[in-house]
Amino acid sequence: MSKRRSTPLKNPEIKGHHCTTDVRLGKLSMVPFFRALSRQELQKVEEKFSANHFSRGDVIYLQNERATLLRVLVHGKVKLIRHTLEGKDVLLDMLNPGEFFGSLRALGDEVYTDTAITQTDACILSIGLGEFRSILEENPVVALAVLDITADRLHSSREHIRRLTTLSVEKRIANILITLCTKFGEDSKYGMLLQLPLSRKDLADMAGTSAETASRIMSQFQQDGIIKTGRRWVAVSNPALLKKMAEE
Amino acid sequence: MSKRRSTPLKNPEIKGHHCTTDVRLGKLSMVPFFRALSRQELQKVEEKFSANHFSRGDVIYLQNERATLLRVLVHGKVKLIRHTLEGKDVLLDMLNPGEFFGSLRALGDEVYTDTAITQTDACILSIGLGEFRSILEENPVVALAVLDITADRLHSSREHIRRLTTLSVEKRIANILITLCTKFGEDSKYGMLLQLPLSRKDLADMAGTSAETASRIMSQFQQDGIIKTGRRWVAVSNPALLKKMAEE
DNA sequence: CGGTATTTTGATTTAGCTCAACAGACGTGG
DNA sequence: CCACGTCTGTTGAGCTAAATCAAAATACCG
Repeated sequence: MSKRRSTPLKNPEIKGHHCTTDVRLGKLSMVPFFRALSRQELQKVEEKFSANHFSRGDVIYLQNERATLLRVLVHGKVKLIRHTLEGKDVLLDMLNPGEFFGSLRALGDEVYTDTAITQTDACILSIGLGEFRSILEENPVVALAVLDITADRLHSSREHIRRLTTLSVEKRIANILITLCTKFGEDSKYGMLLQLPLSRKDLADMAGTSAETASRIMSQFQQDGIIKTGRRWVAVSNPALLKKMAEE
Repeated sequence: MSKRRSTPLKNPEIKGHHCTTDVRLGKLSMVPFFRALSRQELQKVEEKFSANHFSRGDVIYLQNERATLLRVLVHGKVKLIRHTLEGKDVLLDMLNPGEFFGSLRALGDEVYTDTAITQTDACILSIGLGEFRSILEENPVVALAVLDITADRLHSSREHIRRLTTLSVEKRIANILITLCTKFGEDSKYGMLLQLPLSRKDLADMAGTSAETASRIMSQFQQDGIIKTGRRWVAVSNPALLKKMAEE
């Protein structure tokens, strides 16, 4: 019935793009918690970061690996997951450019508590934990900004716990779509398109359900005219209806 | 069979105790993130806090109330919960003396994202959010300590999410008991006694299950000789076996 | 065009919820 | 100190949401 076509997402490839180091470093000024820094201060900070390019699906670091770096996403999307022994992954967060991840502690005996994998090709800046800590010590405003972000993440995480323990899978998925929409939504002919490759498995790992159940619910949502979806992409065509589905 | 007796917990009442303001403020020096301050600095900080006493079961603040204060628990136990419309509460954290709670943001338009209720009688210090923020700005070391605590809480919260989505209720409860044991455990004739009044409902709200299911599992654990438990108290008599139960 | 990864759909099973009734523990007031 | 009322915990029975198992269908990739 529907015309066969490729994903409507922006091409996640940035081959050849390979932003120059200068460009990548320049991006630091866009990072929320460095906004408060003067041009001079920013300059000094920039020198301490180094830049790397990753292809889609690359593992940036692994859970339980010794934690040495703090990273800042400059381009692309990254997902944070936590594994279990039986291969039942849990997807903890999806990151946009400007967000930091990795570790914050600089004690030296820390390990990463999750695994970071690129969801698209990506450019990432990194800095040693000790150096980052020095920056925070010397710039209380930056430290407070990082604290605010961390506190926000804690609240989101706790809200997620609340939903996991009190809502049906259907409502959980509706809520997740709404959250993703505010973070990754972009106007398109299909409605608010989530600018992010998203498989049923990813969605299931976020909602704490099986890929099959996620698929069934997404099919239902599509039938109800709430969303348009294809292979690894989703668009919300009727946000109002979705909001109603998510209600408790 | 078993002799009828009262809870083996320390008397949670502190009537008459009502620690003097001096005593309560003195406790600030015990708070992890103020450790780094000099006596002088601590003096200035102390003046900005005010002390209050609460009885068991008192609500310290309510979810969605305008957030104005940051609190530090000095004496007693406090639980943080998040409500749902249908009265199905979620228990997010249990606090020991020395821990902070409330809000961190000082934007003025913030509300509390959870409800704080005393689990025993309690002494609590509080400080205006703006004032606390000033302290953090002036003492980067304190700010970093608060950041570390917040980051730790985020990690615990995410680990909890992992368990909720991958483990059976039985294993979740076993894990929760282990965690509570390291935080509230105290040697006693019953084994490691959790120094904290804890009902089946509390446990259920932590594990994301029903009070009935929590009860069934606790009964089983007791039969297996893993724990001793009574009305609103629990002791772990066989930690090794409990650890085995919690394994994934 | 063939191969692989992803998604869909159906059938069966089950962990845990809900409802319901009871029993034991606490504490309070006489 | 005892009797009573109220919380808290226990136990049983049936029900349901969602997991699991199993194929088939579809989309994308080179």
